Parts: sequence; C-alpha cells; structure tokens
Amino acid sequence: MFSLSEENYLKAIYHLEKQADSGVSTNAIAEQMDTKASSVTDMVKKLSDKDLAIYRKYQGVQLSEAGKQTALQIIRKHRLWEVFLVDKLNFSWDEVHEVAEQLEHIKSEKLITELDKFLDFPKRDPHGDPIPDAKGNFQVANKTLLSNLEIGDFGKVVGVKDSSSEFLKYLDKNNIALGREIHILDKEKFDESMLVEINEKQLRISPIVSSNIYIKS
Amino acid sequence: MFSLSEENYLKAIYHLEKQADSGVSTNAIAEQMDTKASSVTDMVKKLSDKDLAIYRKYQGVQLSEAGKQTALQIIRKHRLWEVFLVDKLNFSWDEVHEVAEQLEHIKSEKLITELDKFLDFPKRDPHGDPIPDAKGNFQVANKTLLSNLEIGDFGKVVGVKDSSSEFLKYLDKNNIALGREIHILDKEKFDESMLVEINEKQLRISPIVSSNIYIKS
DNA sequence: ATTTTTATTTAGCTTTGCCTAAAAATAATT
DNA sequence: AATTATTTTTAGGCAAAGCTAAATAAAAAT
Repeated sequence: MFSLSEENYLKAIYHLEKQADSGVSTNAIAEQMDTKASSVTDMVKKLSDKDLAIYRKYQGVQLSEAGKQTALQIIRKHRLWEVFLVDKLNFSWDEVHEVAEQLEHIKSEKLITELDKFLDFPKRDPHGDPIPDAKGNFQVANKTLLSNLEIGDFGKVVGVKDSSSEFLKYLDKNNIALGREIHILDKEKFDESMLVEINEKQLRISPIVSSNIYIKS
Repeated sequence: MFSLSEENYLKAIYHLEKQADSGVSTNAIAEQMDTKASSVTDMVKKLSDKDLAIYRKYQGVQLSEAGKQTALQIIRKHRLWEVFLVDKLNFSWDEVHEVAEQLEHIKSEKLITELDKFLDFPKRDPHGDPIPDAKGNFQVANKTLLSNLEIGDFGKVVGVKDSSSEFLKYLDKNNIALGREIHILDKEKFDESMLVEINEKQLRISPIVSSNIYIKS
C-alpha cells in the first residue's frame, strides 16, 4: 500500500499536528525525522498527490482524513507491538521503541487483529499512551503534567511525555512506574523543583522531570 | 547491516544451493526471485564485493561461510515467526509464509532470542522444516518422500516439500497433517498414483502429491 | 568444427528517496 | 517601508535496485 518512507512521514506529521495547530512546517518535519527540509518538500508533494495530506507551498502541511487514518493505524500497530514486547518477551519499556519502529510496518490485517486479541485488547501501551482501535478511535485520558500539581496534591502516574530511553531509565532507577501513587510534599518557588513521596520514599524532582510525567489526580 | 534486498538474495541462493550442487546460475536465482537475470548479476557482484558470496562470471554463485550464516539466521527468524503465527495467533499453515517473509527482516538480537524462548525453543516450523539455532545449526531429519514408499509400508508425515498455499489447503481438505500415520495400500504402476490409508480413511494420491510429502518410516 | 541456441553480462535508463547549493518567498528588524 | 534574516522551494545529482535491449560467452546441435 504505502512505502516505508511514506508511512514514517505520515506518523511524524500526525504527531507534530497535535502540538502546532496550524499547518506543520517542512522544517519541523525535517527535524523530527532527522532529514533535510528539501527532502521533506519532495515527500510532502507526493503525499499531497496521493490525497494523504493537504499542502500549499510555504504554508505547511496537514493530514487529510485518509492520511490521519493511515497514521493512526501505524500508531496502533506500533503500540500493540510494544505491549507484546513488554508483556510477552520481557522487554523493558525503554527497549521497545526501536523494535516497534520496525514492526509497525508489517502489512497484515490478520496479524494485527490476532495480536490485539492475543494481548487481550490492551487500551494503553507501556508508556501509558492510548492504542487506537481498528477504526482509529482511542481514549483521551484526562491527565495533567506532574509539574502542574501543588503542595499537598495526590495523583497517580499514568504516562510519560518523553519516552526516551534515558528518561525511562531514570524513572526505573527511582522506582517511578505507571500506576504509582504520588504525593506532592513541597514545591520550591525559585527553581520549580518538587519534593514528592512515591513508594513510601521521598524524592526530589527537577522541573524537567516533573514536566514529563503525566498524572491523573 | 544488510539491505532487505541483499537478505532476500542470500536466502534464495541458500535454498537453490541445496539442490544444485555446482554454482547457482543467475537465471535460477532470477526465476526463484521473480526478477530479471541482469538484476541478479548486479546484486551478485555486490554480494561478492562484500564477501558474502563467491562469484565468477558465467560460472554461477556460491555463498561464502559468512553468506551462509547470514542466510541461516534469516531462515531461523522466518521459521520462528511461522511458529509464533500458528501457535499463538491462530494462523493456519498456509497463511504464514507471506507474513513471515516480512517479519524475518526485523533486526533485533533480543527479539529473536526472546521469541525463541517464548515459543519454548521449537525445533521445527509448521511445515516440518528445521529451525536453525543461533549458531546456524539444525537437525537434519532422515526423511524420505512418500513417493519412495512401497505397498505395505507404513510411515509418519513429517514435512512438506511444496509449501504453497494451494498444496497446503489440499492437504487440509484431505486431513493430511504433520504427525499423521500413513499406510500404503496400493501403488499403480502406470501412473504412479497411490492408494493410502490415513486417518482411518482411504485416499488416492497423485504422484505430484506423493512427491511433495516427507515421510519418516 | 561450425553454426545455432541459450545463458549471461554490459550499457544505459527509470524510480524512490535522499542530498547540496542556489533561488525565491516569508518573517523579522531596523 | 526597506533591509536583513530565516524558511522553504527548486534545480541538479547520487545511490540502490530494478528494467530493456544489445553484446558476448558457453552449451548444444548439426
């Protein structure tokens, strides 16, 4: 159906569209995909020709409905494979991304339907991100960043914004995992650092950390 | 490490080498891979430059030790994924090939190690073909073709030579599966057809069929 | 031993997806 | 409003992997 490269572009544009609400710039895509803006221009024209995106010169790109659906199906596959790797093959949450990036491009309707069933229809991936269903629908969680909580607040860790290996390893080391209860004991005005209680231990957390952890409170 | 195309060539050459014991011809490879001989010549030079194959103009190709090992690892992955699809995802043996062709190219040492463990270290794929281990070693079964058996002989179905979807569906329809006991009741001299008993039923089998079923007797 | 047929290689062209450098458009400053 | 800076696009190329058509080598047939 679509080439590997096209699929990767669709995914990247989808993720960028969530943040910037106007058209996504070629530069932004280039940075995200670690390629050059001129290459992006080329590909974006191709996607536009195939009606997967809407593109007007110098005005950035948006996904069409078809493009969005395609992106969502790739994301669905990515996240289901991540669940498989963690739940069945003993991968840790910081190891799954690279492999899932490859697995997400495997083309087989039956494969993904059966995988979903085998995994018992998971709703979220190992990082707390929602898994779209076959129609592209997914649960939007009412979550907030840990950095938004105030002294005395309680909450539960439900996701991470940054899912880089480095950040995830930091969380592992400090025993911060999805589902953990967290209690804000103190918040420093001048550097925005927080003192929290998690797992019956106290921990001081920098604002970079607290602004990359999602909480349901 | 190697491109998708390179991996597919290595696999094809490996399989052809088993039959023809001299160098494999570019034409044979072209036919196997559904491509043109000129394309094969190009690629075979590339493989030779990378020391994955030994190639002399007009003399055909052979895999080097490194090429053979690489091919075996791809075959290992292919067959492990086939087991996964059948054992865990409810695929039938005629549906697995196409998907495994894609999955075999996923690059991750840990993935395949853990998959092997998850499947409990299977020794054979759903068609009875042996699965090489991480070092490229595999069991060579002492099997023979059903067509070699004589009247009165007994045996057990242990594999198929042709694993095309059409053939496998024919076998399903006639209840011929791996592990079944088979008894040769009659063998027709003039057309080589056989009358066999399998599953307590009698069945007449054409030579095309009997020469594509492996038996351990 | 030629000649004919078949197999293989070479040469040159195509597409995909990327790149660099130059040109053009837009945005930001003064 | 004009100039400068930044972003985006265009133009021209490159590598991988394929193709067709022509040339060459090897094998088969006379």
